[in-house]
Amino acid sequence: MTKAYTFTEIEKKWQAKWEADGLYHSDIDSSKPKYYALTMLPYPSGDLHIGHWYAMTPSDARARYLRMKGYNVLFPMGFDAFGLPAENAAIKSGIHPMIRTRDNIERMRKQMRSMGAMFDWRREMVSCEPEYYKWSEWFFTQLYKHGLAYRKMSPVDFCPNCNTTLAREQVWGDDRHCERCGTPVIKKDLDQWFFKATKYADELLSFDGLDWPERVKTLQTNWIDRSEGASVTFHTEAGDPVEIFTTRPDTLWGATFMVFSPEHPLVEKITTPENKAAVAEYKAQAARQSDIQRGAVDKEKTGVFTGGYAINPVNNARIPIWIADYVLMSYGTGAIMAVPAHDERDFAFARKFNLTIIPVIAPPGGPEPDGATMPAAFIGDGIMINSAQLDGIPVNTEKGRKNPSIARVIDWLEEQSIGKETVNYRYRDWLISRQRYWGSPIPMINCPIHGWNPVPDDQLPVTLPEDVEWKPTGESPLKLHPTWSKTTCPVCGGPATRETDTMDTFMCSSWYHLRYLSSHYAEGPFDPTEYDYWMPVDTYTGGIEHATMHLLYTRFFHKALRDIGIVKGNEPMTQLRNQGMVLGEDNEKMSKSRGNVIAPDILVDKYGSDTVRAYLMFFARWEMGAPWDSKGIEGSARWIRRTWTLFTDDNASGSPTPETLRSLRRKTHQALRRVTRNFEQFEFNTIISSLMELLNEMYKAREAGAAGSKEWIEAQQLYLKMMAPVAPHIAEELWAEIGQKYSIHTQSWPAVDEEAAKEDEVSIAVQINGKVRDRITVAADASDETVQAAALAAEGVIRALEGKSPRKIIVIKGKLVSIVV
RNA sequence: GGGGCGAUGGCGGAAUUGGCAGACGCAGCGGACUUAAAAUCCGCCGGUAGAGAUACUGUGUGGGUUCAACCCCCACUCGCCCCA
Repeated sequence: MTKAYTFTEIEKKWQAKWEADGLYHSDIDSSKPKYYALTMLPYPSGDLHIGHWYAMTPSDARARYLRMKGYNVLFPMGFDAFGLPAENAAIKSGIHPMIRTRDNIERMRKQMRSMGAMFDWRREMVSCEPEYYKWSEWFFTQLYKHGLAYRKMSPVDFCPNCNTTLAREQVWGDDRHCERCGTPVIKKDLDQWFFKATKYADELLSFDGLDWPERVKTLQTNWIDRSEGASVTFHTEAGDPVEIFTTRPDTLWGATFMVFSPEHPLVEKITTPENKAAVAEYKAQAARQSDIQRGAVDKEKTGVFTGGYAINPVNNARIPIWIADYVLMSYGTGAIMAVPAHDERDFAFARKFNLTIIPVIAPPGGPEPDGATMPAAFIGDGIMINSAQLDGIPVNTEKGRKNPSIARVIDWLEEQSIGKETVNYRYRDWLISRQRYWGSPIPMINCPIHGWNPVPDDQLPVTLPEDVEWKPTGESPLKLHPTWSKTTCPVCGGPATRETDTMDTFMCSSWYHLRYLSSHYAEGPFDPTEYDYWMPVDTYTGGIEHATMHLLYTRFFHKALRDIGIVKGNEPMTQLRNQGMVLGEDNEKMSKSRGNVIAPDILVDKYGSDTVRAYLMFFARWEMGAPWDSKGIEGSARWIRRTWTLFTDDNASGSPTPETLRSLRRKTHQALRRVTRNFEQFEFNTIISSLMELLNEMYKAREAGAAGSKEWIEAQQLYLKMMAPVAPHIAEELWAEIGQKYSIHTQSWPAVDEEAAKEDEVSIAVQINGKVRDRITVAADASDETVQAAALAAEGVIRALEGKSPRKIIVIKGKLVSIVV
């Protein structure tokens, strides 16, 4: 009789035993090769989402596989616990975010335990706990001491109604309104802390030695956006220098006007009295738009004349200065030279406002374009014209010095001391300051005499005060706290004030992989012995949405720490893989408002964790994701149940033929070969397919009387070992059921017996002119001559040849014979 | 506009990367068991024609390379993502 498959009981039993035995503890063991498998940590929203399961359980299965392979595997888990949602909830409820966050974490820990993952919970880190953020603060002071953190005035989004700055993600909609009150936000200049990420721009463009998806590398490369060109100094009529960056210095003679960003510091000075009102109005309107909206090429061009003029340094031409929102203060220098004849946006602007257009490149052999009549900017190969002594130099579409005209002009600019060769990046320094409570305090002290100084190491961490008041306006409780910011200057001991801004939460996630190494270590952020053994992260898994944020921040951070001397190696994570997304059954992104959310807890109750894990690995290509199918999971449930039945049902006995046993063994080792490869290559869906196939074969073999044979016993053992990483609980239960010693999870991964996996005979298709006309069965090791002879003797081939003689015969071993007539 | 990724049955997806397209599963259809249903088991399941063996056709579209193309090359259409 079949025993009932009581999955809830079985899963709880093994989870408790594994926990009690410390089965998944990872400790340094120099006798084994190490493997640091890391999956992105969740934000403690209080409820584990199916997306978390989708990200974590295949990563867990692979970590388990690697463990069986003989690696000493570290697979930790923690919580990225600072951030806006908790603070906003606190403002609404009045409950302190620490209380709520700890509750949420406790709940999510329980949910995660139901996954049966091999997380080593002793190594858990929680970013909002002082024992963690002490080191976030310490890192900040280290960066500051090494010149990699600095303070600068910078424009930020500001809500005039709530009277506070907003994080980028708090600004919603095309009209850029405040998330909470709906008021349109404005830009405001504030003193902010930055990390010098741009120092590493070039190094971050190199992915040498990294096994990362091309997609992520491309996203990061585009984000950094390196461009080669020249910086050139223009002057206003009043003599103020204005530096501009251009990728096309060879068009300098065609600069017929300048455009400043509305935020450019010289705008006030150059604006003539009669233009004051228009300029002020335009500035206010531009401040409300996002940089992306402002920069769009196809957008209708707007702008106003300031009344001021500049002198073009190459030909002393007097050119008007405009302001327009398509010039961004955050890119380059916030001012551009406009060459309407050879730049689309400048051309559109010049036509709209009737500005002079002077062509300085002519198409090869063709007529010189006429500035008054040309229909569009000319962008292409040609020769320089209207450029004084540089006329006639060939121009092509190459960038930087590869273009002869650009190379020549850069040399000339440097000779004349007008400009110099420059590389510009779109990548900006990392703005760390957040005017928020629920984040790691920035450990800096401002003294009226000694300015800014870091909090001394022995006074870290600067902890968040607990007695705070939640203002509905969202103003930082740190700023409003009566005493918290009052302190003494570390230099002179006189009265001083603390920085009341906190750090961007991406700071916490830039180094959490280091804290896992020794999450309660008190002498430093991590134990160097653990670092030397475990780092770098061998495989990092998570969503693609972090490509230009977290994944770039953490690379920068690692390089900064390397230069400070805290870590070794150039990169934190050697291999990266991204999973896709589980969509709702309606093929839309899951969300509460759409009502299409799939709750993993309910699935675990209904099917058990093993089935949920198996289905998540099976139902889509992992890197793609797919819509959820509540019928589809029945298939995985059936597979798990059929496995249970086969292993617990009274075994039928009989007298199997040698071929049945030979075939069972072959199928078993073929499955093992495939499953092994699939684990290596993150092909989780086909792991399950192969196991389903093998199970079907085992059912047939049992029918044919194979049960009880040594081939059968081997098949059972290998099947369970292959299943163990996917469905750890049932595999453990059945391992005991077939009389094997606890635990299946400490077994080593079996080796493929290639001899057993070999086919004796193969079926080969015979094609004539590309069409299959017959198939022949030959010995797997048959010579090409034998195969060819058999093919030509096949009935279907003789019929199709109709006596014609083959012109060419191609034999592909074990696959097919192709006959051409 | 630039860049990236993708398109295979009703659906999710296989195809050892140039060698028999559609493995495995879902859904569907037919059957067994059952008083009945569920569960379970067996069979069929890209399209067209045929009772059937079979034939032709078929991997978004059009072309190319090759004995052979889902796979490589060129052009295009659509979808998603990133940057403008």
